[in-house]
Amino acid sequence: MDSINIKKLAEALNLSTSTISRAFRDNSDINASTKELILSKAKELNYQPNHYASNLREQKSKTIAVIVPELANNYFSQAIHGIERVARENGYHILIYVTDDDYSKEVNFIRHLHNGRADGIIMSVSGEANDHNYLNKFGARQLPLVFFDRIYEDIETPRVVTNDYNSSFLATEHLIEQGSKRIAYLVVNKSLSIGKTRMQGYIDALEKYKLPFDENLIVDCSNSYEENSVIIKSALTELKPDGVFTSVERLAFATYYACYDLNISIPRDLKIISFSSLEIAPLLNPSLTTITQPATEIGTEAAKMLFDILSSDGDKKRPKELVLQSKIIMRNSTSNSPQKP
Amino acid sequence: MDSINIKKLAEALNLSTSTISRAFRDNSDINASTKELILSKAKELNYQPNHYASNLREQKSKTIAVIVPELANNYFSQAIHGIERVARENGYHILIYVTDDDYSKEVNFIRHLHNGRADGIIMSVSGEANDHNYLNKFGARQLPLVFFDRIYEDIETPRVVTNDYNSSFLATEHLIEQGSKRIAYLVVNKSLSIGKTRMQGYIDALEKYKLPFDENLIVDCSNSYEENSVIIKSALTELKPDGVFTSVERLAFATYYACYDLNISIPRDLKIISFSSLEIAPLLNPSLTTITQPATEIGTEAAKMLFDILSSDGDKKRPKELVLQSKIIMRNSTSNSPQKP
DNA sequence: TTGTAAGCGTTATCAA
DNA sequence: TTGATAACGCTTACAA
Repeated sequence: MDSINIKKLAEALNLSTSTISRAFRDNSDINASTKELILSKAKELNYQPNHYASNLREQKSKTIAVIVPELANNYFSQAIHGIERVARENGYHILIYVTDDDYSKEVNFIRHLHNGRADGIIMSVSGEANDHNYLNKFGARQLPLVFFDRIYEDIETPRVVTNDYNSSFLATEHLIEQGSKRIAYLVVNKSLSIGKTRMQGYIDALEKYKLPFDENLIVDCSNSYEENSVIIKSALTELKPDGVFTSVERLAFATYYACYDLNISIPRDLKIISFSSLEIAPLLNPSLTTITQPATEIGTEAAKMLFDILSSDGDKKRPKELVLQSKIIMRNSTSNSPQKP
Repeated sequence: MDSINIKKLAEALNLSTSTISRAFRDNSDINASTKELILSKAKELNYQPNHYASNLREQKSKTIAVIVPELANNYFSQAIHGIERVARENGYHILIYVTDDDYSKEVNFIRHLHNGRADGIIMSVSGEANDHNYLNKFGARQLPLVFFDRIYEDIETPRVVTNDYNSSFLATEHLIEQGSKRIAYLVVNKSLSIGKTRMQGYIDALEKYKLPFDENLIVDCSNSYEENSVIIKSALTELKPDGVFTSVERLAFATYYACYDLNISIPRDLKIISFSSLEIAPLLNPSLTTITQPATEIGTEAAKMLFDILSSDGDKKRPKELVLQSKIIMRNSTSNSPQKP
């Protein structure tokens, strides 16, 4: 291997390796002109301090890991974008891991990350009703962890969430005000905290308006597009809801497709509202009423929270919770007098 | 730091560090029962070989870097998803870098990555008419690089692209066949190879049908949503095109919004076709005719190509080019007799 | 202000 | 089959 390293650079300049090293660090004492000389020569030879050697020596990686259930979801790509920006501003890099909503992958990622590869983790969990106590089992090597959006409630760690209960309540209320009486709630994972919280808002809103709660109207969907198509179509034909509230955007899309196929008119026969960060919700046919989460901001705040912990030397590691507000944006999919755009 | 390392594990088991190390590597000779003993104790103590120490020793990082212009684009999130899967199958991790179409960030990322942090790079370039010779300037430390989709033609490196010229030609032809006579071409970066290739298909199709080429109908857009809104509205009102071909999906969305505002009816007054990997193109109002690139597959293939290079020990580093086929999917935005869904 | 040298946690070589 | 040891490239006391 004929690549450049600190020794060769030192030889080329007739200096010691420590002096070279100092030129690349901000704190150390070094003659300004020597530093300049070194940096220019370094640039010429394309020298960069080896990341792994530095990290081994310093015992930190300047890297954070981001674990998300999926990538093909506007919410997560926006959140990652926010995280990436904050990370870069702090001189950190980000590793991305996608669990595809598979719990075992999540466990593996987390376990693996405890080998020093990352200084901290930002995660939206993949859930299922599994044992997530594994997160507590890393003893002294415990990595700072920040949850965002999808969390495990029994794990005490800082988190950034949105006011899901309230949003769900308002969303359901909105459907009721628009005249819906049989409102189906479509969810991917009932047992996941986010599913439960959102569902409770739905249930309480029904109660407020004295609408009967029908267990069957809670439709548990899957992660497969094809399966969902079948599930939703049969729900629409058999249960005959006049309103649908979906907990993730892809279920709203699936419902649109199902309605197209079944010749159900939105919003006349069926009103739809969904959690979604889709920027082109106004362009759908009909435009989709959404509960829009501040996705980028959630990412930004989660990253800031992690950097807070990292810079406090593990001192005040008290769990913090930040709750951001989602917005309901009413559009034609829940309107009684839809406007042409 | 009281964290576990190979030495402590060795002490705990009354073995040498070399034996421990061997238990974690596949090649070395080691007694099966010793190995088992070590691995179980390791699990108990949550020991994992330190990634940075291994990498320093082995001179490789088992990490690849992915550089993309943006994340809030279905094409790139799908491509990354493909890359991530292949990487994981190969035991590699991925670092994500977003340039926001900023050339200087791209240069910085690449320069930085030459510190051993990654074993290879997969990149879709951010372009602009800049000097990209910097990519050749890393001498012995040159990292394997694979381009996908947006490339620099003058850099000789393996690449995965789609048949953009042909797709553009067919897209333009399709608009013409549907009756468009004044077709605007909306592009973000004329000078980028992908912009040029796609534009040439447009120009040649016009020629085939003896339609006049009007320079003004090439509309150079920006990366700002607000700016584009202004640019597109003035283009629509002043140039009065009856067809629009957009080179990236967000320009199609911007055109939809502009048409809504200006009361231009799609497809009656204006037909639209766009490059896009949007899975819900059929749900738009009207459903959007797209040239759909096999995004996930492009990512998968780019990753495979990189791993080919990595496993061949830099031997046969001859530039390869893989061309995948996009599909034109006709929908209502270019139809003369739009169907209700 | 600069140089010397030890050590970060691992793995490969060699010897036992 | 296992153990001792040097080396990977860097940073930081400490010495000069």
